[in-house]
Amino acid sequence: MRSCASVRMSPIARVVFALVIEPLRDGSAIAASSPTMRTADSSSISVNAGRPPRERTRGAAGRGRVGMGAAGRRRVRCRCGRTGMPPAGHHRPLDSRRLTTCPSGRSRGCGASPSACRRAHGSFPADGPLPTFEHPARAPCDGAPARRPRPALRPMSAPSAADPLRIADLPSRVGQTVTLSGWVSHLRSSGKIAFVVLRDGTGLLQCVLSRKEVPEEAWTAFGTLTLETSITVTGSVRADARQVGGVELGVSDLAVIGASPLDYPIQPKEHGVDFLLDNRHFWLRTPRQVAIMRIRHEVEQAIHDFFYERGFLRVDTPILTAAIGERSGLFSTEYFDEGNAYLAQTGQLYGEAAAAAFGKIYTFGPTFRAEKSKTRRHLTEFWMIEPEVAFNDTHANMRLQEDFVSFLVQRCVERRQAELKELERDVSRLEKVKAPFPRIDYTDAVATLQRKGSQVTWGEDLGAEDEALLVEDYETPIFICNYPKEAKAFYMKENPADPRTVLCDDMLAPEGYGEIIGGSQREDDHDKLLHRIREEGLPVEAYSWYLDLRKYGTFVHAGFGLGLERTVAWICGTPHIRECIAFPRMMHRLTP
RNA sequence: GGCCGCGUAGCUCAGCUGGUAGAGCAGGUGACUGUUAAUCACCGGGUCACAGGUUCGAGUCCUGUCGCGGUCGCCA
Repeated sequence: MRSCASVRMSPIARVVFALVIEPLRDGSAIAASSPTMRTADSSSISVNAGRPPRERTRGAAGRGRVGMGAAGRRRVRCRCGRTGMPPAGHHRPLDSRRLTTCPSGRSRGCGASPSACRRAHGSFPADGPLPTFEHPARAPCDGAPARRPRPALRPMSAPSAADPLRIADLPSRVGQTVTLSGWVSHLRSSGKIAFVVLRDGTGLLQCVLSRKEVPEEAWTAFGTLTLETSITVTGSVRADARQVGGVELGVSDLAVIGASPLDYPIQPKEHGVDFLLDNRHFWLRTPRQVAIMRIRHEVEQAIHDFFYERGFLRVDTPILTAAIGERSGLFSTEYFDEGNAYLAQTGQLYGEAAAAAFGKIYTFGPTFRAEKSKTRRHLTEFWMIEPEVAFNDTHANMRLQEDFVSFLVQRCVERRQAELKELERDVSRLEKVKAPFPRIDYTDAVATLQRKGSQVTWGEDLGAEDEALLVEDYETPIFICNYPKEAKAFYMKENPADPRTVLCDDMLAPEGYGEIIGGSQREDDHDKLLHRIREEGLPVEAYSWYLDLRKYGTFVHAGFGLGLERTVAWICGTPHIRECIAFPRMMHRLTP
């Protein structure tokens, strides 16, 4: 496989490269330690399912606590010095109601009704035997030296005067009497004993009321409870091995804060995705959604930590812009006497200006695309992270990308075991995501695809099917680099080794999640850039300031854009990125 | 925008070659002192998206409209 073409540099550029870029490379190693042991039981979720799995809302305390960090099993130390979770025994059989495989090979059935599925494939998932999974073998120890251990995490919700007690704090309070508030997530009653499962955003807590032991008012208050009533409970924390968190609350008093009518839309049962999105403001309260949002939060924090530790400056670029950027659809709005303003499709061009001011920068903000895209990989409003580095060439750019993505994934593996388990993510797939990632030249990719039977010809952009064909041979993300000029944006630098192509890369995530990064070295030659702008039929005036960056002290530079929701969807194993943002904006969805 | 599919109870869905509507869950009432989507018994619940057409008769067949989903393209 041919590697990506190298850049031809002037003598001055070579000096700059040696003085500035090489030292940067050394500093860009990942600081995170990486557990190499396998984790507790998990099962894969097919992203190729014809229909996304139905959300099941689970209110019972028997399910995993959310927001507790890696809880439960003791971490062990390997002889190589790394720490991790001990390997589990066998996975439990998959519950037929939760994940089944239709004979067509698609998860959760072929998407057809049971009778139609039986007609088409001979049987329906519930007919077949339940699959069981052996736990994968322990990863071999490579004898690598121990990394510097990461400092211990502060508890997620350390109690303080300003912060009321939360469910996540209770394991350390066994034997104490506590008062805390939350929402009713589930109710059960057996005449003289009653169970209320309380939810407060940090976890679930089973509260037990014995008729003999609680005041009459509290027992009466229990009778009025409905799903999502907000309540305050007082009781004694006691250890109970049957609860996942290890504790339950023996209630001595209970008071209603705010009632919730009986027609609360989300019930502890299956719902369709469309219904759930109509009720997104309530759907967010459910354990699976809480887990996804906590992982998104972890990824966002990891992004800031990664760049902060490497001396990048965060630059917030404008959301209202003149028409500038990429070719795809724009949302427009009136802008005083200036005509139309457009919602930003990228902060990159501003990022390039900032890179000349600060050296290493990144942007983190919402991005708007008005294309009528209706796929599980697209949103009309999504969040993008766009680093831009002065004096980085395309190779340094890709090294930054693979270090960055490895850091984000390993950070989640390290700190979000509980959430990944709630999502039933196959963590062993994520553990393999470590730099370096394979680099495949576009021209080689086309040859490989043609060998695999694709109809693609040199010069075309690769389709989603082609990308899937390329990714199937790898367990880490891969780079496809140096696409034909015509397939890519005007600002990408011409490849000196093959002027038909540009110095760029797409990073494709494994497991069919597709493109999560698009990056390139930028055209730094004023005349070539001007020529490309004219060639694309773009208004030269609008780009005058952008051209100025090449006129006054032009510089080798490169950057990329990472799609936050696509990255989170891949890490979480969700079939659709709409679950990975609190309030998704799609072609047919503007509310809630 | 192209192609494919869906629209039946509050929710998730059955309803086969046309014969006037079904289940589970949710809700109501009752039973039950350890439940984990608790269980059991009984009860209420429908303009089959909308408009035409074919037919003795349409949830079912045909046409159109509307809404939605999947996929492709665009891209992150």
